[in-house]
Amino acid sequence: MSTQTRRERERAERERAIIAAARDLALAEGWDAVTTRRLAAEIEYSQPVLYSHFKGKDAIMAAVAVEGFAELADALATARASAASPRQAVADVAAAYTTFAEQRPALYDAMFTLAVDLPFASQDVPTDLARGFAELADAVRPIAGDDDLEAVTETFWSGLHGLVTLMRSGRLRREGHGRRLAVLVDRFSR
Amino acid sequence: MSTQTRRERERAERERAIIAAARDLALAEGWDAVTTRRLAAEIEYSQPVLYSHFKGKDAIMAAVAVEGFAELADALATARASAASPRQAVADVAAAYTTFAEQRPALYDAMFTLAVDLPFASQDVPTDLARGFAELADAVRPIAGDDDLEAVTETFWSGLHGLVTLMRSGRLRREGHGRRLAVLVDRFSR
DNA sequence: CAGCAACGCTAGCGGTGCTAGAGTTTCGGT
DNA sequence: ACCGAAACTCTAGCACCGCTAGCGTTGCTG
Repeated sequence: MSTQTRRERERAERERAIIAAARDLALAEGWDAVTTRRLAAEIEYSQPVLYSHFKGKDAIMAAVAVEGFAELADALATARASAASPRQAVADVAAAYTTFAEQRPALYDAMFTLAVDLPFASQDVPTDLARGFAELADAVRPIAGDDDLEAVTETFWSGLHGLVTLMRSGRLRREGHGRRLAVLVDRFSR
Repeated sequence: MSTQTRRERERAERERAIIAAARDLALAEGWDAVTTRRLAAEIEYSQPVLYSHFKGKDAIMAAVAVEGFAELADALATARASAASPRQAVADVAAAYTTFAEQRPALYDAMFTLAVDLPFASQDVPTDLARGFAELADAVRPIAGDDDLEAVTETFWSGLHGLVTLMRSGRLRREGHGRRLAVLVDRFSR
């Protein structure tokens, strides 16, 4: 029993190492730099080992994204909790969202622009993803008015996502971000 | 002189054929299916010929995107021109934008999510891209109020872009699109 | 201690974007 | 009319990608 548990533990540690290596490499050099060969070298094992843990590279990216959902949900919860007023909560949550995307671009990509397949149909992803969405919805609720809360939240989220992705890809100049964010919050708050 | 002009003409036609083949292939099977080998086979030349016309695959995608900018600008102009009122113009332009993205996903990807490098620093792209943006700005102007028009337009554009990309990647259910679009337009119009 | 099962390795497959160098065709000057 | 040069397109190949078959070793179990 002890040897088996040890091997299971070692295996779990190695899986964590893979995810950590993928995350670090992506944050440092972008997802293009994350190849199975570099990942294998990083954890000091051969390539096929990766495939005994994950179905493929997409699954590894999905695992990294899962961590990101938890972090984003935490960031949004913190922002909402420390806001002085409901109106301020919307602005703070919005700012926290774009800041998260700006500071962890590779993580944001894995969560929302790449890795389309696996994570959304999985089991534990909806938990943290739904938590983040719920934070957004709670912030939006006071300003939803007569509109359907889910629709307003999704639309507000889309606005944030659009701001983030268009700025990150160079379509929007970075210097106007604050003003655009203020416009978005204001238009949804009035 | 005549032979030289003939060769130049043939060369121009071949360049158009490359762009058309890339566009058709991308629309039919997505950009992943667009490889330099398939492209070369499609135009019935060898691979290296592509590189005598374009710097690389990205440049080919950028050329396809350029065509897209013109089409999008036309679609927005048509929608705005046929609108009964300024308020209706915003809604119609927004609908035209998301419809364009929905019906030509590969084209939209080339324009706004892939091919980050080349097109925006180029010469003729800003023309059609600016034209599309101007259509958006003209539609938004009556509802800009005291806010800076450019900031409002960029933010409204971000909302549309976010709706489109999140829906296309499966993050937003397709059935709620109409309601979300109405929310966006309404929040910006009031 | 023998047999077996689990494990991680080397080697390789088919694919990618891209390029060097050879071979062919066409042009321009004598 | 011919021949050297320039322009052009091809074949072949490079380095890389994600992924996998099959072998060899290791360590557990009866």
